[in-house]
Amino acid sequence: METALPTSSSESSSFELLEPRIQRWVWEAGWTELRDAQERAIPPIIAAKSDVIIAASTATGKTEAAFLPILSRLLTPEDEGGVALCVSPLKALINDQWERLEQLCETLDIPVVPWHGDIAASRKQKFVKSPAGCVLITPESLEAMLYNRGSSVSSIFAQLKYVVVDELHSFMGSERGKQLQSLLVRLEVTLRRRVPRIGLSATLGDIQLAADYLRPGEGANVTLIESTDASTRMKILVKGYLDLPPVLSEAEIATREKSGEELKLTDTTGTGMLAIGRHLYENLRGTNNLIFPNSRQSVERYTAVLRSLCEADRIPPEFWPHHGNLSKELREETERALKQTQQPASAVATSTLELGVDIGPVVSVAQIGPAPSVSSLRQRLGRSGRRKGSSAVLRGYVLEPELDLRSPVADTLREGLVQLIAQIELLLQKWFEPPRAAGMHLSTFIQQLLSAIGQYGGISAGQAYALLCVKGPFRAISQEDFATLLRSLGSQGVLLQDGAGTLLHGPVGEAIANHYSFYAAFSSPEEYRLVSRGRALGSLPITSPVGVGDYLLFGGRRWKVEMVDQPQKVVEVEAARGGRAPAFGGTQGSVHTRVRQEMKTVLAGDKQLTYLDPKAQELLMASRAAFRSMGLANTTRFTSADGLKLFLWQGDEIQNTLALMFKSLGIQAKNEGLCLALENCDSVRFGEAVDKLLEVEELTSETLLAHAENLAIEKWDMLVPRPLRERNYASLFLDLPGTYALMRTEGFCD
DNA sequence: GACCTGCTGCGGTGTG
Repeated sequence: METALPTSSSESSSFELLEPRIQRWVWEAGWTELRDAQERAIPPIIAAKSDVIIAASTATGKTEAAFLPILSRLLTPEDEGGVALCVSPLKALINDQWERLEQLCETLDIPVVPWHGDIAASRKQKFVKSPAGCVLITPESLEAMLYNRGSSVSSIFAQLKYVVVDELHSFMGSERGKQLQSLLVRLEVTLRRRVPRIGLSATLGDIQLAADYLRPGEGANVTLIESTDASTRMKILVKGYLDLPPVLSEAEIATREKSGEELKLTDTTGTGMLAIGRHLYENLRGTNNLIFPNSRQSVERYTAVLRSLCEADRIPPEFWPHHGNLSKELREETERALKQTQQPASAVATSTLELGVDIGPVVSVAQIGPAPSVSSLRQRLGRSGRRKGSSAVLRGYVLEPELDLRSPVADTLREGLVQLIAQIELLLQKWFEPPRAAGMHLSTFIQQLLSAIGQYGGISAGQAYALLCVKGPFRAISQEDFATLLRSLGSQGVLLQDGAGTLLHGPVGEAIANHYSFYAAFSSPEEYRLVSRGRALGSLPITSPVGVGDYLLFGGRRWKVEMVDQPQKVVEVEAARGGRAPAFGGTQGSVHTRVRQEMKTVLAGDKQLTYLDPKAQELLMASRAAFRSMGLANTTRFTSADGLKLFLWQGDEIQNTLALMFKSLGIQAKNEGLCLALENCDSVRFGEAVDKLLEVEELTSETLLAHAENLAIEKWDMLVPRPLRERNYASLFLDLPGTYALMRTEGFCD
């Protein structure tokens, strides 16, 4: 006989798996049920037999989905005194996470320890003396731990039960991500056992890619828990503007500035940009919003425009800047303004506000110009409409150049507008770019080799290869490559080999590894500190020169440079009235093939896009007409005054590769994004070139890049010997197989 | 004309 009576109001079997004290916590927190992701994550995590990925959007209780079962295990008698290590990409996230976990753990007698550069050494020492509970750490601090405490790591983590990777997606595809994979392997090798890995992530386009990242080579065995978003409704508006010049002419501005006049912002700012500023001001003021122009310089410009509109209306500033060169204090000022509820506040920000730092609810998101990628647009839009019943609101703004007879084709085809439309269309189709997983990251390999030598006090070449390239993530490095690298690093003084064949730091390696900057896998540019009356405002890249008397826009305010201390790299400023936003530099991002294909679809089609305003509509109509008159629906080639333009609608990796291939045949080729520009070339020569390229088909990255300079991109690339440096570069920016496949497709030469 | 992240150990001096 079966009884139908439930024994508790909870019908959850997962709930029953939790340790009684955790169950009590759930009750006392007033939860009436477990969320979907929590329900599904508890059994495999409690079992601790496999790795697990939990992919769900923000605010769906991912942290609890992982930590309720983890803490349950740490409370059971056989695992008492156990340790869980949680790796997180940001110090700010560790601090947030620590507060949440403390609430959970304070009654359970499980310590929670934040571990990053701002945490006092005494607190770290305390954990090392009696290791137990949860440690929240950055990859850099974990690196420092392995390097400096090599001999005691196995005892510190003797009771390690779980490794959690928070914001897994933010690590994938980067040198920092490669470093983390290597650290996790080095930890397991030190402990001589496997530790279950739990990955937490925002929803992923291809969750299997994340599984392969979390446990390389064994991704198929990872338990995948994907909680699909309850589809939020979206409201979208895209507005088009012409990029018209400022009220004052350039010459006028120059002469007036020379005479020392402080010019009004509205006189020196383009009138198209001012119109966007005014629309933002009129529609966003009074509520909380996020505005994303695409560069730090534009953040400063738009903040200045929006604040001057506030000033003109005599209302307190409602618009606050946020980017990576602002001091911690100024950024926190913006975060506080967003979080408090007395005054409305909107942030003008770069991708610093894309990740999960807590900023409270936001009504809408404004994107100025095309986003860097669909995935970042998605991340940004996910920041609005979180409240129940509300929609996510996206306002897109596009500033298009005025056309004349000499306008480049990219302007005629309205590249910016069409790219933003393509991104929105793909967003609606729920597609976004996967992370690029093919990078060799030899720079990070050098760091890991030096770190492993420090950790063990020396290591044999065979052990190093097994650790980093067989068990570890540097599997693209063959034994032959490895030998080449070792020889080269030896000849540069980075490595030494003693009589017994043990690898040790050479003098150069010693200097690299014994500086605190060693622990980060990525490099950072040299910068000036920007100071006003002893207060840190932020930093300026050394490539953005300033002189005494210059006016600056920075941190949403206007400044005059009073003093530049070259040796100390300090710039002193005083509040002023005029100002220009400094350039911060940087390199161009790369566009995915799927986005370019969608751009072609948008141009070739005649679909009415209801989210365009009349001006954007008009700009799109004109660009479609230009597309047709150029015959681009049927051909990839267009002959212009300055040569042949190839419209292939491919991503930048393929277009960069093709440009290099044509160059190898003496044709001046340049990837212009929307098209590939071939100088000194006509259709006949183009056809011959493609035939020739297909005939040879032996072009390697080494030959293509043989004469290229500037192949050192990542931190230690300058130590990578030449033939490998070319392959390393190609793994990040080129696609040879993809390019050959494209050239072989039928009609490529038509 | 892109964006972002992070960082130890030790020796010196001062204080209770």
